[in-house]
Amino acid sequence: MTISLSDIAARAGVSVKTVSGALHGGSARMSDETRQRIKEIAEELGYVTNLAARSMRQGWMPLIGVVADELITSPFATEIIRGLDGAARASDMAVFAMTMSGRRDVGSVLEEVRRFRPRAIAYAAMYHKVVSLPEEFAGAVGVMINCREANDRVTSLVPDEVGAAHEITSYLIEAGRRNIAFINLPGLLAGELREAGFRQAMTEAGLDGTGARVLPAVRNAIYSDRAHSLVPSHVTALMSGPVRPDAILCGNDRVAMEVYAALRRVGAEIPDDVAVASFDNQVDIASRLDPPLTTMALPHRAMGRLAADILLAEKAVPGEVRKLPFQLVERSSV
Amino acid sequence: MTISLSDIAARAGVSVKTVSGALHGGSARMSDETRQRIKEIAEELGYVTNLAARSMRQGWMPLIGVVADELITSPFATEIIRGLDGAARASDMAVFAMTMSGRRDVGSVLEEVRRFRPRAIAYAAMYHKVVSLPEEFAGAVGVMINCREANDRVTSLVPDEVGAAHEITSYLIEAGRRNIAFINLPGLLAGELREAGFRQAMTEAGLDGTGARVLPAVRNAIYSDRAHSLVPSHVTALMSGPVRPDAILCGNDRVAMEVYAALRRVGAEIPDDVAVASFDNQVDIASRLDPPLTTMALPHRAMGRLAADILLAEKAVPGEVRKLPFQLVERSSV
DNA sequence: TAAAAGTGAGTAATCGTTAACCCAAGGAAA
DNA sequence: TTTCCTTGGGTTAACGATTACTCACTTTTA
Repeated sequence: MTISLSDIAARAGVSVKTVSGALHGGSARMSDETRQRIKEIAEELGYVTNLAARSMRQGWMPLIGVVADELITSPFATEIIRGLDGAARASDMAVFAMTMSGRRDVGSVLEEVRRFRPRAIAYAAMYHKVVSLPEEFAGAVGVMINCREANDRVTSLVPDEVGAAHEITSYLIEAGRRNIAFINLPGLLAGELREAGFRQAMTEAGLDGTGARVLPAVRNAIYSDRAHSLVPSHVTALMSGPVRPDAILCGNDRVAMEVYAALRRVGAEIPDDVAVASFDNQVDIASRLDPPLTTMALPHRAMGRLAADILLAEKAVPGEVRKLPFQLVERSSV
Repeated sequence: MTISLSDIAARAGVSVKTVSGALHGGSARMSDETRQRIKEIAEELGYVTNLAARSMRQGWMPLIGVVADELITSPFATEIIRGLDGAARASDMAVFAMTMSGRRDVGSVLEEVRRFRPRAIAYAAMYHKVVSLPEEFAGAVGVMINCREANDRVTSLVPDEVGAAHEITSYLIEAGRRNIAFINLPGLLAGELREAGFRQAMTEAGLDGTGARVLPAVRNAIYSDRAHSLVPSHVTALMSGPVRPDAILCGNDRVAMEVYAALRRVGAEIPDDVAVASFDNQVDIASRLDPPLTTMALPHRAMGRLAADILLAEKAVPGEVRKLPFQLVERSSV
């Protein structure tokens, strides 16, 4: 039922290869008139290229396969995909994502993706982590996005957590804040690195006394529900303690959201009494808080874009780890 | 470089067709021993089926193509995809999504998807709306998700906005609330329908006096930034007016977030003074507000699942419009 | 004891596209 | 005039998996 090149060839009275050359081969030798006539017939018949057939010769489909490690719920995930998609489209490629929902292992998802013969494959994590890829699959994956391969067998793109924490902390310090508390997310790689950046910036500014405190937002590394949140009690304790903070840095925007509520409860004004800053830039939240939240935006889009560039240029260097900078989004909470 | 059936055939000393039958054709006649031996060799060689090659005979790739009308930013979009994916996977199909980012028209995106020869195509909208599909493409699309086709040429799956508004309003009334204000999103189909459901429930309860008010959250149909929000002033006016509401129904969770802040500003307690309820169940926001927000969850997952079922069973009825129920998520804001 | 039925597997055609090769006609250079 | 190159286009063979058809051999049935 679908139209093929031979249908067009029959109608135009030429061979199939001439049609193929006219429609796809930019440099195929033929008269402009022939080419034009063929194009018109193709249009008229509603011809749509069959990429599966083309891929038989080419050896691959014009696809970038993406294996996503978890259920894609956050808007971050879609930012990665958008970055990939934008760069891929420039090379007439499409992005084909598959998540390892449930108990499925990397191997089976990878095979599922490979059945479609994508040109290249990326592995994307939903939050910054270290991933151990089984030996036999390390070769199939070209780039790790938002994660590092445990044995450095694959090129990895990760956010520069240390740098971001350093930058936002310095920003608070430059704004005149001295007693900065950091309510961090415990048990996460991002949290550890951000703590390092925070401490480094505080030390450099000579502020590593009692004013610099790092507190966990939750007890047990899982930040699922506000039921287990330690944020309200931390804020209450901080504000009634001997050294009241003049700034609170938050592990992410959702923590910041709770900090806002807790500060309001104790009657503190943002940013006059306490400045609040955070990480992520989850736009729905950050721009809609009152006052709007100053936060470090994760470079998800940039990671996606760079991943596509690397994959399509085939210039991946196994083991290389590239750290991409966050972007400071200044609103009015500082 | 990649392994094909003939490589396995050569190694096993049988024909290609025998290998094909052993690996894929469940009912092909051959001895169990031969079948087992072939499977082992395939495993050993790391054989991965080439779906493009198979599709040459089958006529289609095991894909459900999805044309998404806008940039996929909301978590809602991924819920639709997850619904589709779950149902598709049961039939060994994958979901292939493509967004019409930027100025590209439906036709070109549709063609881009069709080049991959998907088994079926769905069109998904990011918010409930009416979409006019050009005549020549109406036949290519099997199901409209979260939108209606203007000329009813395609099966459409949409959320039951009227029913949801009726349900949440009745829920507030049953909770003893009488003066319910509705801060709605203007200029949206969802808003119009929800207003109808709201008014209907209020009328049925005999509460259509001055207590029932519908106010717009923003002036001009675009709800992008809190800068243009009318919510704070509405809440202030409501709370200082002659008929103070004992409940505020919000157009969505982000509006509710602003209502929370505004209520706190005027010293009103939730839910003691004013109950707050909303639509969407944007989990990050709704579960993390203080107190957690009672809201009507959109049936995105269900729409995705049903879409896949309809497409794969080929039981789409052009023009049929199916309304799917929201789900009431009870938290503690009522 | 044939003939029929069943079993296990091979042959070859096919899907739509591309690419390596071939060919004929006409013009330019020797 | 002969040779060579360019132009415009045709032939044919892949690519990998599936499937209708065939065939040889064995087992059952009349």
